[in-house]
Formats: sequence, structure tokens, C-alpha cells
Amino acid sequence: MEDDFVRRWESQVKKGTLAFILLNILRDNEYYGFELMEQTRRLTDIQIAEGTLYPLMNRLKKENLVSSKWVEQESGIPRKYYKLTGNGISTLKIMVEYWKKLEESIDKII
Amino acid sequence: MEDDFVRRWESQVKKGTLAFILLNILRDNEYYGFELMEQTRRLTDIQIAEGTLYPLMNRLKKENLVSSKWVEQESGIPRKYYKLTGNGISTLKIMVEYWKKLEESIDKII
DNA sequence: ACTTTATACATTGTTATACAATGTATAAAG
DNA sequence: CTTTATACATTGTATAACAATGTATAAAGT
Repeated sequence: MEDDFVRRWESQVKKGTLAFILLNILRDNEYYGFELMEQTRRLTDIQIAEGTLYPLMNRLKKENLVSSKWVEQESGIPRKYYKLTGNGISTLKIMVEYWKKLEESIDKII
Repeated sequence: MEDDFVRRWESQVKKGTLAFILLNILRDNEYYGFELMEQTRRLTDIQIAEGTLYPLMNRLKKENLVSSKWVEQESGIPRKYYKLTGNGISTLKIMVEYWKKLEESIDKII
């Protein structure tokens, strides 16, 4: 019961948080989908479902926060690399400001 | 456009975060609905819509994280006071752990 | 007297998002 | 030759924030 609520809560916390994490990861490098899942897992211990990541990246692309390009591999399936756009960089700055303020507020009450 | 994305993002961040904030506020005192909106506004600068708060409190009650009691006023409309249950206290502890870990991870990448 | 503003709780409909399930395809390892 | 890992994608479901709307009391403004 209790665990069930926490599980659902964690899923809700990810709404918004995931996009924020992914944009932050893309600030330093270009990455392709699977790599983004690995990086997120490594950096935050959050396991992103594939059914979450790909629609999310498409949304970010549609919003013009990231751009993508296909890169053929000598072996295996082509990879779609994502990169922050100028708009993505400036939007991320606003998001970081909001997050820091939120974090600070929550730190005071927990 | 950009602002539009940020506005929607902030709304998404609130999913999960709001429940967490409200439970934390209720850790120290009993509060009624309107007071919870004020406290949240004061402590986090987040303006909770009424259409968000009341269904949210009902969910928390249904999940047995809070209990409520009506208190008649000498003047004005009766108030419904909310209080953390034992289950609410222990669940909140788990949530705080998750949040601290998340916060720490995000701090490293922003 | 009448209107506005603030308090107090609540429901309905809309929108956005995480995620399980499922699908397609390549290639290395057992 | 079957399993596992890589790689991208879609569909359907559940959940939650919020605008809009509704009901009701009472103080303050004009």
C-alpha cells in the first residue's frame, strides 16, 4: 500500500524532472537515445523507460529545445544524436533558476 | 513559445512535488485547506490552485497519509483541518530520502 | 442597500506525461 | 540457433495540475 503510493509518487516526480535532467545532460555533449538512458541511470539512478524517452525527445525537438541528426554506424543500427539548440540553452537557464529556488524552499521544510 | 514551454514544465514539476510539500508542511502542525495554500505560497512561492488542492488532499486522505476533521467557527464557514497519520509520517520519511538523493544528483549536473 | 473582496470547500473537463506492452531490426555471445 | 544487448518507435492507460464553475459566509467599500 505505502510502497504503492511511493512508487506512483516517484513516477509523478519524474514528470518535468526527466526533461530537466536530459537537457542538463545534453548541455555538455551530444548523445543518442540509448546513451541518454545510460547517462541518466548513471548520474541519477533513475531508469528511464524507452516508452518514456523517445516520445520525450520528440517533444523536446518539437519545442525546438534540441535538434537531432542520424549517424550511420560501420556496424549496427544508425543512431539519432541529440544536441541542445540555442533556444534549449536559454530555456534551460530559466529552468535551472526555477529549480534552484524550489530546491532551496523545499530544503527549508524537510 | 519558450515561456509557454517553461510554464507547462513548471506545472509538470508540481506533479508529485506539491504532495511532498504539503505533507512536509503538515509534519509540524494541523492546517485547513486555505491555510495550506497560504503556507505553500509563503514557504515556496508556489500558488496552488483550489482545483488542485482539494482533490489532492482528498487523495492523500484516501491513501491514508492524512486524516481530517471539521471544526466549526464562531463566525464563518467551518474548516476542515488536516493532520498527518502514522502512515503519512513513515511514508514521508521514504519520500524525503528519495528527494534528497534526487536533489543531490541534479545538483551535480546543473 | 448594493457590490466587491476574501474566505472556505468542492466538482467537472481538459491537457500533459510516465510507462507498460508491443513492434521492428541488427549483431554479438553463449 | 537462441538469448541478450543495442537502437528507435507507437499505442493505450493512469495520474495529476489547473481553469472554470458552483455554493456559501461575512467583512469592507461606496
